[in-house]
Amino acid sequence: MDETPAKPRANDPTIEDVAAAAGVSIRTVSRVLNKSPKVNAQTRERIEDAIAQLNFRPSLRARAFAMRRSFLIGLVHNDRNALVLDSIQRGIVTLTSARGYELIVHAAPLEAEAAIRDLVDFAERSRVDGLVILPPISGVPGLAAALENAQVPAVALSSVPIEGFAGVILSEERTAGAQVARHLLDLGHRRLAIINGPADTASAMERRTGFLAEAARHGGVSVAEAAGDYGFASGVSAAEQLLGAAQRPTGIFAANDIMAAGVLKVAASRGIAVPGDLSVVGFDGSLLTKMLTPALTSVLRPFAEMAAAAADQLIARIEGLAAPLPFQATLQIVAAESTGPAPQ
Amino acid sequence: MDETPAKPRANDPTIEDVAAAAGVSIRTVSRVLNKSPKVNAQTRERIEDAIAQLNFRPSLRARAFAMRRSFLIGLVHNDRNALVLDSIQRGIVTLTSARGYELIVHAAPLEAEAAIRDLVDFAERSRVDGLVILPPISGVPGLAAALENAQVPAVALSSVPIEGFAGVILSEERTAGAQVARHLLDLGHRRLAIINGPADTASAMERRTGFLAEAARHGGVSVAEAAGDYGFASGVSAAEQLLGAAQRPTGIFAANDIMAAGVLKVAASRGIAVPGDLSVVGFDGSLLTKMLTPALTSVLRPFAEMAAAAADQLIARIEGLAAPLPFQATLQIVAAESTGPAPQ
DNA sequence: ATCACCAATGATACCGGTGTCAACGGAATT
DNA sequence: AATTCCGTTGACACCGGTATCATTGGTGAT
Repeated sequence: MDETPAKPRANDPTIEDVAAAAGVSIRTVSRVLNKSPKVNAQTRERIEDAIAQLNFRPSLRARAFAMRRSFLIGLVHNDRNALVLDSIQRGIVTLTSARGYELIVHAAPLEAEAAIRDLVDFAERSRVDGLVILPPISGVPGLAAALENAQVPAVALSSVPIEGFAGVILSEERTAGAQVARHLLDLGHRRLAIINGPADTASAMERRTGFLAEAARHGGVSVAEAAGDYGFASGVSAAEQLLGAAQRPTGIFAANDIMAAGVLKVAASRGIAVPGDLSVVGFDGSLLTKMLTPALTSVLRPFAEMAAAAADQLIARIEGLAAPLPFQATLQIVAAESTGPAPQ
Repeated sequence: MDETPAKPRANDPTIEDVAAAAGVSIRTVSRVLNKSPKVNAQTRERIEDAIAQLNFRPSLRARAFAMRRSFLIGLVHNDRNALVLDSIQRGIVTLTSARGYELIVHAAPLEAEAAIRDLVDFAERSRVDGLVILPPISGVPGLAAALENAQVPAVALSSVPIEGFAGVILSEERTAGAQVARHLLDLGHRRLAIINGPADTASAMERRTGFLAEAARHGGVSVAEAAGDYGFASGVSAAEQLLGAAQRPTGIFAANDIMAAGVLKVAASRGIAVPGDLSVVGFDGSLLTKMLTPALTSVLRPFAEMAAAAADQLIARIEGLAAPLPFQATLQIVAAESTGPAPQ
């Protein structure tokens, strides 16, 4: 003995046991495991019987080692994704587990340089086969290049194409922003306001662009703007500012559900009825929407589907297969209780 | 060539390169990597230099293969954990990554038999070194035995000791339930109500026991009960039932924040002021509490710490080290805006 | 001086799969 | 009949670490 204590653990059957049981070589068993077509049907059947008999499962570790792949996919998120993390993970896992991959998660810092260092380190340390990266981290400038350099395949969720990322799952944020404006305009609102997301976040800016453009198409509409950072506190202070103004808006679009919750809170504290005096629209279609009072009108982002599409693209890339069709998520505004006709 | 296309990918330095550079054998390099004390200080230094020089990182795959361990820990959750998943994952990851493990996630079905099959399959397929299991799945009868049988070390988060689980991270749900009752009683409430969690969930029942016991200690207090399943809809219907009664309660304790949100919604729709006419207490201290209007008084469960403690225990078990001290989380009620003095 | 002993180190097997390439047998072609 | 070819299969190296055990040189005990 040198160091470290002994290891217990039962001995699982190996490919060799299966080969012996089926009377073939291990290489042929391996072919069956990998669904190679070059195996005689009867031989295959014999081997499959032996596998079932022995309850054999190929060692993922040995397989990973031999193939220089880990069969692990990394999901990079951050605390801004907390409310939708569950659905995203679900979306990815349904796909990855069907393809023989597992999902490993990693929370990354938001600051650009730290994020890049952290992600490269994570990828090298964990030896994932690829990464799915969520916004806003996906938008960090230089990240794509750094991962490319580290030879880590990555797919990003984003609203706009990202320089350097071959695989990006897009969503039509701009159109969605316009949809929100349309919704409020149709309800008769003429004094609108928007609480933006972080200025360096492309998707937030896309929403803004769409919203402002649609509002501008309509004469006699004013739009106030307030800054936000997707955090609840920033939603509250933006709402304080907007609702404290002399001519306060009757319709507010917050760039995410969390900030919209802040607006509801401020409205309540000031005795402003929602939707009687004020309509509020959020963004994300998170769990929050139906739990708030009133239930929040929001733009539903199909996170699970987007994440699944990202994983699909990623695995295709990893395995050198033809890439699936580029996925562009369609966003849909879902009207609930927080929006109504503009007050007289 | 047989099957599958060629693989590109740069060649990382291996332990052999390091050994050559430092003029030693690979075994000695391996000792340095594993922090074995039996290496001469100068030799160690030379090797460490070589490692830094070559920017060598040992292949996790090779290491995992050789040691018959994966250095992966599985987190088993389910959709009931959606709101707190982020903090739990964070808690685990901070600990696991410091110890050289990565976290892989898996959502399990809630139905008992399906959950057991699914978990055993997951553990064998992914070859994790151990599992951290969240409630309510951790309470599935027979799960501990099944995992034991499959030789998968597991640690569970739970409110009560679980038959068969050696490592359980406990939390004082009963005391917490009593704290909630105390809080409401101190505010002068005498007509109380509780919306329970699922009857088969031990922690929910513990909360109930503590709550009822504390209320009973006080003369002249009535407690109405309604069933819930931790879902938002069940919170709404339970609230409808409780608030529609002739003598409606002035203080409601919901067994989780989500159902409490349902109570707030029903109260609003009936014109019942919170906390003026009705006080509401939730449970979990999730993200939701501060986003609701009014902000929800809730019992804070330190999920991140509990999860970290679970991972700590698990790794100790995996590595055959002395188990860290059993962890019992203390729960703290955090008063916010949804509770106030009982109406006259 | 001899030997037992210990700290430090190295040679080599081993983990359980996949990749390469050669071999084999029967059918089709010449 | 000889040759080619293809479908099928197997022998063996290899992936990059760790485990076992032997070896070496120095030190203290006898």
